[in-house]
Amino acid sequence: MDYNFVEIEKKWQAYWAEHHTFRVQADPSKPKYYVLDMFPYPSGAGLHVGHPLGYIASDIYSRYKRLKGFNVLHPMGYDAFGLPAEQYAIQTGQHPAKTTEQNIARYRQQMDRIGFSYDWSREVRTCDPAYYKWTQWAFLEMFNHWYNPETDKAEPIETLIAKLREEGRWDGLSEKERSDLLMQYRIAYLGETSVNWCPALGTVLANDEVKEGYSVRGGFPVEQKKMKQWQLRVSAYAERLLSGLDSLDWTDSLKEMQRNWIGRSQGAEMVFHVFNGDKEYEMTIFTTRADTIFGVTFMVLAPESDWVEKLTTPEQKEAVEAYLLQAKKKTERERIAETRKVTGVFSGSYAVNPLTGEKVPVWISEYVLAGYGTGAIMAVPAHDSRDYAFARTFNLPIIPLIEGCDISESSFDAKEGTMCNSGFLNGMSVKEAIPAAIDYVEAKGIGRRKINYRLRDAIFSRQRYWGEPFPIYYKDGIPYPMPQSCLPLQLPEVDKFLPTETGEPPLARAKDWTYEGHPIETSTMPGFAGSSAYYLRYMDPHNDQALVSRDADEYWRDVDLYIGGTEHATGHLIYSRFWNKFLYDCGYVCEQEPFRKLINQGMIQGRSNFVYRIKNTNTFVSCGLKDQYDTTEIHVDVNIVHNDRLDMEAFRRWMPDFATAEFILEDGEYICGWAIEKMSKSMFNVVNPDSVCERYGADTLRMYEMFLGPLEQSKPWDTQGIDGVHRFLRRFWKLFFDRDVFSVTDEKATPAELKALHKLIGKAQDDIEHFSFNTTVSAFMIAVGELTDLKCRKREILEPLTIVLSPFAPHIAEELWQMLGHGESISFAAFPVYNPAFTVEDNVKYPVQFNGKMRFVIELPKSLAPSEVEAAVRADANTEKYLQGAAVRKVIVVPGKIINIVC
RNA sequence: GCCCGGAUGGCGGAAUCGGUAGACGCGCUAGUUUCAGGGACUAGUAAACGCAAGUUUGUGCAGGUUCGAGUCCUGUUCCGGGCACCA
Repeated sequence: MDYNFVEIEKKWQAYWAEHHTFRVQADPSKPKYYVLDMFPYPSGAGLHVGHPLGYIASDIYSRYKRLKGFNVLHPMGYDAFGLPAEQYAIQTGQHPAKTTEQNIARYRQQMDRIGFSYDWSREVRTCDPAYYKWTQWAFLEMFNHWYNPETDKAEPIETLIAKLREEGRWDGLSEKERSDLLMQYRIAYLGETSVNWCPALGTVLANDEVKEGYSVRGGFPVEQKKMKQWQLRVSAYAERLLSGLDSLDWTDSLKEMQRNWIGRSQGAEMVFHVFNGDKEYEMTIFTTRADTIFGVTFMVLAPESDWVEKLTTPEQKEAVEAYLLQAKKKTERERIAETRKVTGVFSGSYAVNPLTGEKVPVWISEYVLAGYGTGAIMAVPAHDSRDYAFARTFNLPIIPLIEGCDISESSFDAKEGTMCNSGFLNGMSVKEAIPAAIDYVEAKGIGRRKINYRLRDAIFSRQRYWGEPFPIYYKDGIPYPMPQSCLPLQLPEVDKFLPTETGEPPLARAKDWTYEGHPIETSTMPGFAGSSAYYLRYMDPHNDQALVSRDADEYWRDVDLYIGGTEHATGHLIYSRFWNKFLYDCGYVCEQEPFRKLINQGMIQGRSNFVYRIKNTNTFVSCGLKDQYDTTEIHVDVNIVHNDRLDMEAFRRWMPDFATAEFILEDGEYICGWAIEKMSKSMFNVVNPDSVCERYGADTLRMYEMFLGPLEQSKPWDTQGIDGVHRFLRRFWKLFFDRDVFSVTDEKATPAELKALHKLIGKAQDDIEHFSFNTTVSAFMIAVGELTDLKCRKREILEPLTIVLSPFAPHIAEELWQMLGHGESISFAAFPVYNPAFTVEDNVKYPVQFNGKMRFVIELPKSLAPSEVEAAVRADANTEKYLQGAAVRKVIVVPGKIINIVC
């Protein structure tokens, strides 16, 4: 009987669906385990073999945990709002809901074929009103809360009003003034800031959606623009987002990325008096190098800073305006490209160094950012490379502050050396001087310790159609939250998915987009809104009274294992943690951090194949002979190439141009060239999981993807090895058969058979716990090889073997499990208990060192008592050979398996 | 520029605590099979020398610690990733 994977897989996929095998309920009698995949955005292209890598790993772990007796929550859903569906809708006029629906159906079909153990009854879709009701709800909660720095948590806005009232800052204010005042505190707020504006997409974008001046989606140029937008006060959580990382079981590189993104920087704020003619102001700046204050020779303002207007003198007005204009016109891209170019203009005003009393000029330059610190800096050209470049360009003085530093070519940025030219700081090391300087300015009342973060608030509105509407309406220009009874506020129909003629977002086209006669917000929420709390929704997906019930939350608590790509390091994974911490502050969830352990699966790259066409002919020459001709390299569809050998008939059928192709062969075959490239349609190297399932079966696909290499590593999809894995499954299948007849005996297993089995159980258990799935597959291959050699067809061995294998190859395992006479699914069998007694080696290898030099290794029986070792060493043939007749005076057995021989 | 991570046969990759480097798979070589094959099976396969037993070299490069280093330390080169005027 052959291993008929097509039938087996169809049969068991149907069985699981019909019996709801993987449906899960909260069960306090069992320990819970929550395994989550980052849910996919269902794109039109469908899945390629790279996508399921993480899903397969999480599925193996889920199935393993079930065998270990855990109540496993393993859900899946779709991140269904987003730009591509909308772009497609604009092009074709098709409603994004429709294309999204189609894409989801295709994804589901592809996933089902791989045999995942998801509880599909818990599926969520972010574009489903029953789901986005809770996204909107969370937004309203954020609108109605503020961050209290004293308690260090979010609190209802009422506590703020009470506080303001107490301080006499509330009564007597107009409705508008009150709204504006509260806006400065709300967690979700409407605020004017410089934003990333993408004209091509017609929307603003968050920092993580922009890379090198281009939009991540679509690659369009992005510019800076001051706009009024909804924002989330993520920055309020900066410290907690940073310190929370310590408790997480994430990779160091991922934590490091988040730390960089949060960008904590410890320093001081200092007050400088600035003079524009006879007008005097106090200007606060931020610095991490308070010790260098004696070296300040000028000040610099960001072009967008409010100080620019106050400090521009009438004489300099024209020059400053010209500078601002040309700075404004630059796109973000140009700003980045010209990073090294120094530009700036003198404001005409002067500042006074609070320590030296010296007068220094105030300049304006692009290299100072409005959004960080106070948008103004003190410049110390001797010890900051950017200030140095600026001073050199505009001929400003440079005062060295560290003994013996060389500043003739560049600044001395290192925080080391002994201070000089610095008044009371002279003679101190830099490390002493920094706190000493801050202590001094604090004592003098001209500055204070301050921590700044790079992390900015998240821009939360998008001028697009396909997203969650804001439950906000405007009365007299003041934004008001809609009552909860209005949720979900459903996305309205529009005639076109484009902005209006007046440049308003698409929702402005909707008929009657009002609440009690007042206009409703026309922006929609960004992609990360729906993905920020989806892991909570899976716990209780059908609850229409709450995002998640207290009971469900207290049982499932948090995600124990989260698997997904590293591309979400500074986006989703920050927002989600923020969102969770906010809900935690409000008392809706019981864990501070949502994702306990996180694994980033590597990308699967494509392995492209090439054919070589002799120029101006339709003749193709095999790779090994191509250097003898003048050829053009052409990508060829990897699906008509097997082990780098071209299927020539399929090639002729592939494209009309090649129908008459001729070939120059090597040994009767056409060998293709190859290269590792990104998996993409244009390089014809996309491998679809369906075609692999068709050819080899889902179990082979699953095992092969794991066998390819460590989970976290990026690696190319290389079909060369897949035959080996398939061969292994067939060999495993054959273990159960004697000349085509299923024949498993109840005979007692021999020590050798038990050893092979338990070696596997121990290794597999250990490797799976460490997510080393590639070595687990190797262990399977070794075990099956050994059992084949032993001609073992015993139930005592084969039953546990099948259980251990079942997380990796569930279909074949189910089939054999049934043939072994079990009525129930193997999914909830008990993982066999590892007994190390069976695997003990008979002999131990001892490295032997003699007269101080290690020379050789001898093998002694494990059963040897320590007192017997000496005699055994003396008697060993190797010992005799190396001692060459010298007398052994003493043998010392060192713990840790070292034997010393003294002659 | 700054911060992470990595470098092991022809290839993907093993090596849990510093203890026989190269597991497992691919590929390749030879052979077996009433063998159409992209089938099944057996043996070999780090390199150099050798008929062989064997000997020597060997984990990017240069040093160091150790009886012993792919593994630890110092320096260096290359590759991958992240951040990038963040004061």
